[in-house]
Parts: sequence; C-alpha cells; structure tokens
Amino acid sequence: MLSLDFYTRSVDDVVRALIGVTLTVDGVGGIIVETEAYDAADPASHSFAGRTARNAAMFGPVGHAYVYRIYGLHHCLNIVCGTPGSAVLIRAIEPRHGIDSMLERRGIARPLRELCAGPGRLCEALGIDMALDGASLDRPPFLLEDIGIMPDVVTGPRIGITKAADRPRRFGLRGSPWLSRPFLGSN
DNA sequence: GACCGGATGTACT
DNA sequence: GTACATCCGGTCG
Repeated sequence: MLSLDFYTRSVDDVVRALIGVTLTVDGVGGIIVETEAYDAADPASHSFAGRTARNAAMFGPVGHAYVYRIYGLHHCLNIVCGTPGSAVLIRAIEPRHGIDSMLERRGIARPLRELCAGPGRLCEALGIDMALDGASLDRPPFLLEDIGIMPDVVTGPRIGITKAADRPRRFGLRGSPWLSRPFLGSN
C-alpha cells in the first residue's frame, strides 16, 4: 500500500508517479496507465474558483478521493495530493483483477480495450460513485499498491478541457493499448 | 429562481 | 464526424 508520504508530494510528481501503480476497489481494478494533473492555480481545475460544496474533497486531506459527476451521467475519480486544491484525475487503467465484475457492471459488448479506457468508463467498471467522494484511499474498499515497475512515461496535453490546454499535464504509459486516447508524437 | 455548460460515452450517419 | 443523454454547482438576477 502507498504511504501517506506519497500523496504529500507535489501534484506534478504524483501525476507521474501514479503511472504503473495498481488501483483496486473491493479487489476489482488494475494498473493505472493514464493520469492528469489539476491544481488551484489552473483555470481548467474545479478548484480554481476556490472551495465549494462540490470540490470540498480537493481541499481536504491528501490521499483521499475526489469524485464528481460529469454531464449528469458519468463519474470521475481524482486523487487529492500536494497543496490544497490539487488532485490527479485517473483517466485509464489496464484491467487486471475482477474482469468479470467489470464486464457485468459495464454491461455492453465492446472491445476489451475499452473496458476502463476513460475516466467515466473506469468508474463504471470499478463501481465508483459519489458515495466514495472524500473516502480515504488508504483503506477499503480502495487499495493502491506500488508493484515496483519503472514505467516508460509519456506526456501530452490534457483532454476534453477548454481552458489552459497548453501545459503537458497528461501522463501515460508509453505504448499502452489501454489508454483512453493515444499520445501523439514521441515525447 | 432561471440559466448555463462541463476533466464523457455511446449510437448512429 | 455529429447528436444526444441527463445532472447539479456556480453565477447572476
């Protein structure tokens, strides 16, 4: 399990360090292959305008989850870390554990590679919803484990945002077939 | 109290 | 590539 120290590091460190870490919810999940960084100084971040009821978890203790509903349909999972208002959005994982449960929750016949490829998809597959907003990642149902791999990490611009699409704050496992979208170029 | 729009995903043309 | 589902916090009045 990851130590508390892990989450106290800056969001720019954690967003990269989470690639290759195993994330499970009640034993269902896999290896994180895609992340994005957000912080309070970032116009694209929910925390940019300050603390509100919705984003309270982003200003709470590090190592906890910030879960929100998007477009009235899907959920997205963030890991709070670094300075207040900072968090890492988990965008994709490589399915490893409880694939039957994930398929059942997703309930649609599609290529396996789309099972957890996207923030909304992985939340559906792992059963993550608002009930887990503010929950500690240090205890059940969550489990985060560093399985000791040294991943080859790629960076690029974030996805689906309209503001500040400039800085490379999206990170991924190079060449992974489980990404929500490929990384362009070869950085 | 009304209105806006989003860190998305799926189905269909 | 485009349409559309469907919610709620934030903002302005």
